Amino acid sequence: MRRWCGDLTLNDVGEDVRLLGWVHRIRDHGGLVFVDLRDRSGLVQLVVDRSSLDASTPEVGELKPEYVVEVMGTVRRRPESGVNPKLKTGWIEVAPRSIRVLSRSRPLPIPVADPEAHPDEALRFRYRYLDLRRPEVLAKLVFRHRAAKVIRDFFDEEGFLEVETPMLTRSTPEGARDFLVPARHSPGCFYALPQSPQLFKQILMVGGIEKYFQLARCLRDEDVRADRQVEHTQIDVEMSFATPADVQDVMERLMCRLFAELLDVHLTLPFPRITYDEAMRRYGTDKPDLRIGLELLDLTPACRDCGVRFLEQAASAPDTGVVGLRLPGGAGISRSEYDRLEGRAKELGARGLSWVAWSSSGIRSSFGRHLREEAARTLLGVAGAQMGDAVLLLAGRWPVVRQVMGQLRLKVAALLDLVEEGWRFVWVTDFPLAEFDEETRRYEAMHHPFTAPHPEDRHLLATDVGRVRAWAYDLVLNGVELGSGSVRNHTRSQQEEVFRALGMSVEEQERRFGFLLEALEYGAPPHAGIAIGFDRLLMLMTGSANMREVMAFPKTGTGACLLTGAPSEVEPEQLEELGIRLAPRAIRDPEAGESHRPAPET
RNA sequence: GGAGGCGUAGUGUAGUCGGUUGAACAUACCUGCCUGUCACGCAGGAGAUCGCGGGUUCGAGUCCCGUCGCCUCCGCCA
Repeated sequence: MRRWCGDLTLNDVGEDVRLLGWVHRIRDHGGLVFVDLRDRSGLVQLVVDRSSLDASTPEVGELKPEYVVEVMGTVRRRPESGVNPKLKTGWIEVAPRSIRVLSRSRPLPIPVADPEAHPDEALRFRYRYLDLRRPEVLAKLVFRHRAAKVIRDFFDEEGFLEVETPMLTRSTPEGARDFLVPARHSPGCFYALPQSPQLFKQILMVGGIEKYFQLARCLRDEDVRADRQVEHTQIDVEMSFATPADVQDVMERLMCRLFAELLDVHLTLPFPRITYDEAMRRYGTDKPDLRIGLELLDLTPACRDCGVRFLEQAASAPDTGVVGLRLPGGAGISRSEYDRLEGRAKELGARGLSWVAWSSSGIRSSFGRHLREEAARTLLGVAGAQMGDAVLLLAGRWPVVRQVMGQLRLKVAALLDLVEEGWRFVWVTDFPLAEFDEETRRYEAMHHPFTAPHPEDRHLLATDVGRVRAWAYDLVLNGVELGSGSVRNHTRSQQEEVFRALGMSVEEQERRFGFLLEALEYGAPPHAGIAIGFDRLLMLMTGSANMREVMAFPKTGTGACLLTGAPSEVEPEQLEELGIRLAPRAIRDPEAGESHRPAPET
């Protein structure tokens, strides 16, 4: 019977055990050799007395790191002086009777046994199987598994059905770019990989499933970020006859359960709610980080007669203003730090960044003499600043200055160490249904076009879609958008109304979503749902700086898999079969570099 | 599509206002020694076309141009 290395304890002393695992580290003292043996459960120390090892077993000196071995031996108590309290199994050791090598290993391209090592991420991708052996990497996959188990148990207990939806589906050109898959039986036609199972889960509601969930793979051909991958997993949920409060209640209890079981953290329910408008006004973002106490200030009235021309101008024009942010202890911020903040502000679309600081040596500011002393005092007073504080100011068009200051709020909070510990969930509600896209010069759905309008605003759909609130809600944790959901249009007429308000012609509606509109004519129940980014949630729960850390096989910023070399060119015969000919610009120059393909064996 | 950072033995880094350095250090690797180590220790050894291509120069890891890869950010992400 095989035993796990990491599970052996003093209770096993005297037991004869069979261990299977990898050679983690070897400490060869000549006559006595210590070998740390590792399996999924952890480490145990083998002690080999060269003089007493069975003659039929290979010389222990043959062992190298990452060899796979079978060990038969006896568990024994370590001598008092040999106890290692840093190790879970530090009170015992195994005296092998035999060690059999099951598999050898070449010298390692990246270290496995060094917890301090931080090999280049490209190498970690390429040798992911070695990277996965590192206990800290494995621990995140174990965490992920346990989270998935809690989620499935929870939804099962709540009466939900897990239903799988297709990976080969229909392209819906708005929203994210689709990954396309050529269809052999229909030359010139393509499937799309799902950006989300949105339409299928609504169809499931029409199909009478009533309560659906899925750990759904979603694929979007967009550029990656630290918290975004081309492939990700969503906790996808849809409920018939449900109000937003019903959906929120279920998700709150799920979060509660996950945090309790995995982190022993006990969340307070219900989570606070904030409207989109209020979030934008107070935090300059639709995903406020409530761990930060600072809020944006409207300094427009205080700037009307301050002596600084551009502030006065911004304060008097109709759609511009001055937004401020008090920085507790900000008087100590260096000029170069302000320059960095201003650089960030400009990158985000602001014209510049101003500041007023009040220290024991007086008031100084980025305005020099232009800002009258009295006006400076007024500004500091309105902002509620104390001596030692500073105030940031941004002047310009309203939505822009709020959003930029919202980003600066995050920057300075990190800089001044003003981010409190904890898990601050918040529901953001009453999003606009549509927003004006400057590029296409028309309104587009902010969430997706199946979202129902807020019942109080439905009458505005035809006349003023920009003012219609969506019946939608986002779940935000510590400033990260975990997911969003909404009540859906469940009648054909209401869905058509929304499509029309978004400028979609009847022909287009019919062509792209005819099957949905038709389904809504056959007794579609009212329904609402939500989708939570599973990887993002795990990233936060495990304190990972990057989503790749919680995925077994993540992709690079260009969507490449460095392990397998995907994407790759294909055989001409494959293209021929699909009726596809490459455009000249798509034909790779063999000289141009084989960059992300694994190099041949040397 | 744009901005920035990084790329030097297997790995992680130093060297980067051009030259007296023979490209250094740690670790891993190889050889030897060692019976209580646990990031074992000690002694010795081998290992680098300084990402790739071009250019400037008497001379380039170092400067310039291009290119590839990874990371972060902007755009993008219904």
